[in-house]
Amino acid sequence: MKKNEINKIECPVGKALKIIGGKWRLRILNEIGEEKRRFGELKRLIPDISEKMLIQELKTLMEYNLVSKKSYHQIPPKVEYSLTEKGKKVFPVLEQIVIFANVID
Amino acid sequence: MKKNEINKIECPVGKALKIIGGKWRLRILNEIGEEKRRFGELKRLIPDISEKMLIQELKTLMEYNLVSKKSYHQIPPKVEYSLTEKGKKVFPVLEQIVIFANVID
DNA sequence: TTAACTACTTACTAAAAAGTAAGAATTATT
DNA sequence: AATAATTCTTACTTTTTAGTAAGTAGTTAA
Repeated sequence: MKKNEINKIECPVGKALKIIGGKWRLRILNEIGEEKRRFGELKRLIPDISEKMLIQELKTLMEYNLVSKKSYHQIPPKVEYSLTEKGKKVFPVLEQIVIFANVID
Repeated sequence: MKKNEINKIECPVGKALKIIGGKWRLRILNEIGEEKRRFGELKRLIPDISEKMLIQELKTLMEYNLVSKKSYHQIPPKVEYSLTEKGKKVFPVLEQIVIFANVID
């Protein structure tokens, strides 16, 4: 079996979940949305996340190139997170998830 | 704060993830799709899941009323799992996840 | 009488994910 | 000289999730 066939073993759902699965990633992507969000702002928007998880997940999302970061070299520091073009591709997923959430009860 | 406002605290994304989040649920729902699936069939379709997890997650999905089960009282036993009407409401989510999976790399 | 079939169950262990709490960095302000 | 501001980091613990491996049930076929 060739290396570039290995990707095809796994179903697309499994593949996507490796990237946007887990407790926090979709929520973070959702809160960033079309905006530029500061770290502290995201913390407020997702009150139940710990700082550790927020920064850890942001880091991972940046590795996947779904999120980008701009640091202003000020004291106290200021950073802005936003979605990359690739990151914006989750919008339709989020849209459907929100619809699903409203349809269940 | 009134009790029926409590639901509104959490964002819809978080709410949906409680139901369809985790490593296996969307994959199971995806493999059932429009079909009637036997336990052993699902096991084959999702080769990396353990029997324990498969049955545990099926049980949970049934509690959420996304999946229903029909047992034929035969020996050896035969059961069929299928999506309820409510369960079929995840299709648009799955659809977008599959699109997302194909767009990333 | 033994094995095979299918859908589970259970006890136990291991791994992954998440939480907590403290602290570092750096400059302005009091 | 102490405090506040903001974005992180680190060590440690707890909780949650998942995996393993063995076993159960009840017929049928070898």
